[in-house]
Amino acid sequence: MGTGEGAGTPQRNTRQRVAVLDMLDSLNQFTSAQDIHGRLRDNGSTVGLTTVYRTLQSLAEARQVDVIRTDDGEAMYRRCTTEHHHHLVCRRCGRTIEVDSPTVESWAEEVAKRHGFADINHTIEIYGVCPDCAS
Amino acid sequence: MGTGEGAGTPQRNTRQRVAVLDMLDSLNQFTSAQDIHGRLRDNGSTVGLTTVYRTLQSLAEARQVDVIRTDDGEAMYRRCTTEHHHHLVCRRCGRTIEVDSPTVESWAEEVAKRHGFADINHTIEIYGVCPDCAS
DNA sequence: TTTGGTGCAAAACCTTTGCATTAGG
DNA sequence: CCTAATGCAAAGGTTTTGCACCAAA
Repeated sequence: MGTGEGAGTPQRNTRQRVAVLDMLDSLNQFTSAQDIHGRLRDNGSTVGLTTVYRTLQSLAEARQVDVIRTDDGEAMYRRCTTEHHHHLVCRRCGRTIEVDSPTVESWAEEVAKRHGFADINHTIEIYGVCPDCAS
Repeated sequence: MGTGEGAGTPQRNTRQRVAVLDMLDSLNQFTSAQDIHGRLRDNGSTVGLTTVYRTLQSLAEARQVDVIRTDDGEAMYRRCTTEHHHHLVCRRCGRTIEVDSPTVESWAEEVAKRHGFADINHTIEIYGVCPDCAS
């Protein structure tokens, strides 16, 4: 640890960075870089696709957004709380609920330790169809 | 259901299909299509990259291989048992151990149901550094 | 001013598709 | 034979990189 996250990355408050962050906040669900780029364009605040990618990347490194991959390999980003958690994602509309459970956390650690694995880390995603989409 | 999987897909026993399956069996860890293609070439049993992709795809549909995505979006395939399970993967060497726990299974279902989600499905991957790589 | 940020165009990737050819059953 | 499977080349998609320009601090 102590790799210098936080102080190690001076961020300039550019119009583009703010726009991407605002968009992430207003969306509150997993969204692709391309989609964010398109929405920004529609909103009139044009940001280069390259910049969207670079911004999301730096946010991911700073742990300010979560990243998951769709089945076809597209990266999806979503603003999140900094603490550790997992997701319950609607397969239809993309609505996302953050979930967590101490039980599962300790299970993961226990399994890894039992097999002698170190430096553990895990991802859990639950997919389903949310009430709104089911009706 | 009755979407016709199983009887719906006549498979011919081609040299290429057998080669890919054998390679998957001998590897027993998550491997990319490109990697499999390269290894086959080294082994002298040349199989077109396209064919490797198509074979892996059909195997995935038939649930005979598991598929996960690396952080950079590459698909990784691995032969697996047909029953439901999850993975403990070594971040360094790719060694994989199948794990599962009724506790976690029911936790996932319970969480989803509590939020009214239907048609549930989940993925869990635990990453770490295995004993061999740690030393 | 100084240096990181931006954005275009082009490259790099993995993956899929079109189509003529081959070979399994 | 008949039709699925193969493989090349080309296209498709997302993501990255090179480089000149711009604008925060």
